[in-house]
Amino acid sequence: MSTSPTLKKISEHLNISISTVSRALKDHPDVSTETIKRVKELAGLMEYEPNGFAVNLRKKNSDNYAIIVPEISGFFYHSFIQAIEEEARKRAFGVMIMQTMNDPEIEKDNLKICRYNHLAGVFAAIGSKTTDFAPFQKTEDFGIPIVFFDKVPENEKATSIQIADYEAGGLAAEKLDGCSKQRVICLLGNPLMSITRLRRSGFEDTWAKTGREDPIWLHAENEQAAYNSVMDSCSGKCTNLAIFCMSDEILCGAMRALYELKANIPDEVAIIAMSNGFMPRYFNPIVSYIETSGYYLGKLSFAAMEKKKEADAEIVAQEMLKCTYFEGGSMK
Amino acid sequence: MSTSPTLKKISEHLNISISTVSRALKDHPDVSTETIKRVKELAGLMEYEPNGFAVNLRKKNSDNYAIIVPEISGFFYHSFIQAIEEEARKRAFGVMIMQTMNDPEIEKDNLKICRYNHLAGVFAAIGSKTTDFAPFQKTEDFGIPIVFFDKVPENEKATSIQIADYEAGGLAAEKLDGCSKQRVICLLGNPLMSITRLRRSGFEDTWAKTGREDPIWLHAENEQAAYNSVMDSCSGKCTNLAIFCMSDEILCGAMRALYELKANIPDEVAIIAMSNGFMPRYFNPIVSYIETSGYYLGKLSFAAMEKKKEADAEIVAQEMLKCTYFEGGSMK
DNA sequence: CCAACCTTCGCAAACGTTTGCGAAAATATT
DNA sequence: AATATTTTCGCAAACGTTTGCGAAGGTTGG
Repeated sequence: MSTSPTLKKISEHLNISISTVSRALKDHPDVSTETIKRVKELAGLMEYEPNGFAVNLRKKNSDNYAIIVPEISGFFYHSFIQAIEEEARKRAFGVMIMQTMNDPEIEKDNLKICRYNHLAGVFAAIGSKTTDFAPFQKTEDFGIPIVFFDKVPENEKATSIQIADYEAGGLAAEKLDGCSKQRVICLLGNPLMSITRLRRSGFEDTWAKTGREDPIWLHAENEQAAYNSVMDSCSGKCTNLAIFCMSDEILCGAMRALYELKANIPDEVAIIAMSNGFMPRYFNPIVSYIETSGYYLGKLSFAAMEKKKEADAEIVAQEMLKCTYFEGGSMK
Repeated sequence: MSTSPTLKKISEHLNISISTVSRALKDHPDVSTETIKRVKELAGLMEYEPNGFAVNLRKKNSDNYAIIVPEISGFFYHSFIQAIEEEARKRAFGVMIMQTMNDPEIEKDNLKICRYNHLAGVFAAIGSKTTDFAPFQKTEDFGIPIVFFDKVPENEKATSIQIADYEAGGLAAEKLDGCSKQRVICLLGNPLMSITRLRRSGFEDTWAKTGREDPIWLHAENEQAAYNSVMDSCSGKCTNLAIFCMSDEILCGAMRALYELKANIPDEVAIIAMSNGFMPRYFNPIVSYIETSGYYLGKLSFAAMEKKKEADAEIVAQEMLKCTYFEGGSMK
């Protein structure tokens, strides 16, 4: 059933060859305008649509990109996905989303699916437990360009687009120094990830210039851990305190704790985050944040992908995306 | 470059035919265990991976599903996507995500991409402006099964999985009646959507039994509109009031307004929402909600999809997903 | 009028896989 | 030892498309 029209069927109806039909549909100069008209007419009537499998098999690549992220439900990736999806749609490309749950095995499987489908390219944010980059390398060797974003491999020559994490950390330090609170807590993510280390060292270097006492460094793997951290370290004295949360996830955990502790924001507790700006608006007061736009990161990544594809030479671009500060009502 | 190994290359190395290689790799009984061993060994060595295009062209269908939603950044769809993605991964299927931005044209284009790639099936939540279902019908005629979820077409015979909206509306009315506030505002979405009408009529029918005065009905297309609605209708008297928000989006707008109005929740203003439970936790106090689990909806939808695929007869299943109430701290 | 050209089209191979069918070789049955 | 059966494999077609090449037929120029 569902015997969809093919070039062959059109050609039989018109008593011409398959090749002519194929060419007519793409306005090839070798076929007469008269024939083109007839072919297109019938094709329209029959609602002909090309078979992607056959086209791709012939051309050896498909019109779909993949985005591989640790978790789709993370706070950051929507806007990134949205940006890619927008650009892809303009070019009639599809987008496959895959999540790895930070499991290197799943990551590997997903890359295999990418190869199986000869995707046009892969945008990848690596998982926190990924140490072996062979599957990525294999995929690139296979002919599928990869653009790493956000969570990018270190010490690897690869095209990567990321937030200017070091500078963003410095910006956070600057803003925290400018606020009136004495005690400062920095709540970071997994210390093994480059994103964490960069933000931290950016913060440290700027903070050092203030000559002030070192902040308290805490690490939290996820939202719940952030919640626990804040509950532990703030339960006694929830005053004269400033907290820096390096991600939305951590911010959310921290805010839940602060709500529960009935902290007085911003009079007694100041809070600043790094975020794409979605969550901060839903806290009261709105949390001030350093914007890390996933959307813009997506646009940049897409551009890098296209550049990489057209220059089939192995270009390795590493771009950094500057951040800006948004003043909510949580800093004083 | 990237001349990946094929059945042909393996066959040449081993001086056997392509067909034998193909069969050996799938343990076909027609080929001797000895040959199987040799083939598999070499295939492993050469890191052979089948070419999806060729396989699919032959089998006339691919191993990828599509999910089409109005907006990926909506509050509800993550968990749905996650559920589908999980199930798909177990079967080594890929998932394509597409958003329509509520634009019927984009919806149409996306369905075309689905056909082009002969996807294994489509999960679709229709846009609010969609009136013509021909593109969907065309896709199903093409041989691609469609399971509608959440936002499903009315008066259409189609497989659809949705929240038991009518009952959920009734549950909201029940809870609101049980709280102490006098004035009641119901903040709904687009009145043209079935989801809105069902939730409303469920609410109305239950509310009628209480004999209480009718609530105030307001409609908001998006978060900002919800914010405006609440600002308008509550700015004067923010007391003795209960608000029902039929979605996360609306809840978020309403809460921003209530924060700004410094409403006293739950003492003076009670609030209840319908949500998958993600956002309510980030408000203070935690908002009580009727759970509409996208995750579970996804699992159900996937099951429906598989059932539909194996029974190639045209089965039309319409399932309803019951909702439960979660007590936060916003009702009193 | 013959050569040179252009226009218009078809043949056939190729992309990589799957599979029905038949053939050869090996084994079993009488 | 001849026949019947099984095991093991290859041939070839098919999926639908694209494209190099060549072949008609028509037109132009000398």
